[in-house]
Amino acid sequence: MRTLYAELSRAGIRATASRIAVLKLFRDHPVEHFSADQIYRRLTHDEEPLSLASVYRILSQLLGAGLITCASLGDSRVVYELNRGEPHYHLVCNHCGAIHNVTDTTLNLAYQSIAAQHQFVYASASVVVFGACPDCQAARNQKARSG
Amino acid sequence: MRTLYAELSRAGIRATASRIAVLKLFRDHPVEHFSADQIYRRLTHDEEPLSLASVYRILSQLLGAGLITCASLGDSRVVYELNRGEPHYHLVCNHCGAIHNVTDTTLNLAYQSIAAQHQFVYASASVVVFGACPDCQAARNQKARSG
DNA sequence: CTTCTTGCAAAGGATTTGCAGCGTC
DNA sequence: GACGCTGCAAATCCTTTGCAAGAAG
Repeated sequence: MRTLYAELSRAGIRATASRIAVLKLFRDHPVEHFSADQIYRRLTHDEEPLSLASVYRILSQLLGAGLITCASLGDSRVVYELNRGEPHYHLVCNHCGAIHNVTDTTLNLAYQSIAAQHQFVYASASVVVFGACPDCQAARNQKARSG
Repeated sequence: MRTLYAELSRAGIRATASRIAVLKLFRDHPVEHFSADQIYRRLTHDEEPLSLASVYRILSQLLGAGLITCASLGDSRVVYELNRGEPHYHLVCNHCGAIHNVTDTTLNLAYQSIAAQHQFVYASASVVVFGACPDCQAARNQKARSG
């Protein structure tokens, strides 16, 4: 875990046990999405004694340092994930809430063009696609057959 | 305002003064976006005595009836607007928060294709493009010149 | 008249903050 | 040793809800 320590220092964030634990969680699950509360419960359950308030403070610092990113998925659902440097979209299941990452750079030009058409200077885009995931489709079909 | 009355009845919503006032606000500003609080302040300031709780209840009913739509713009900013039947995206200024509607149906196919690639059944997509609006660009340039 | 709406005030969940004490540099 | 970090509890913000009184059909 020297890496995490160094990474935090490099980012100008004082390396503490709590911060290393949070960053480690993200590094151990590079493509997963966590809410603040999930992080809190997971770390306290595992080993790390830390408060929810600290989780929020730490997330805000990691965000500021660009080590993680966050996404609002509607319904006041905010999730954080490791910043792997590739912009992506989120595909969210309307039924179970599962979140998939979609890496697709082909549309970025479209967003910049949309911004340009309105004389905006493009900064970023947040894209969330909602639908029914394979598992929930299967479950629905099951129900339809039995019901 | 007979129209509003009829429209509510047709939607199965009992026509009350508060509900007509809220729907009228949307009809009078067909391309504007309002937060629940903005609606509340606007109507109470104007004439209509209604509570914030009622605004939320009314918005939820108009949403259910499909008369309006809502959008989450990140930062827990939720806005409502008249449902004009054309799906669109939002272009948001990072500095002043201004919201523009962008009508572009060319991307919908792309989102459906993205969903299909992950075996999802497409339902909807939420697209928010962030940037700097013309006014804020001008303001920044002003500052840069003078500062 | 019956049923649905409203206002109020209180509850709710998510996030933030002030402050005293402890860890990191 | 100074400064920044943490936990705790309280404060916020936005939204929802229970209940008694008031309007709509």
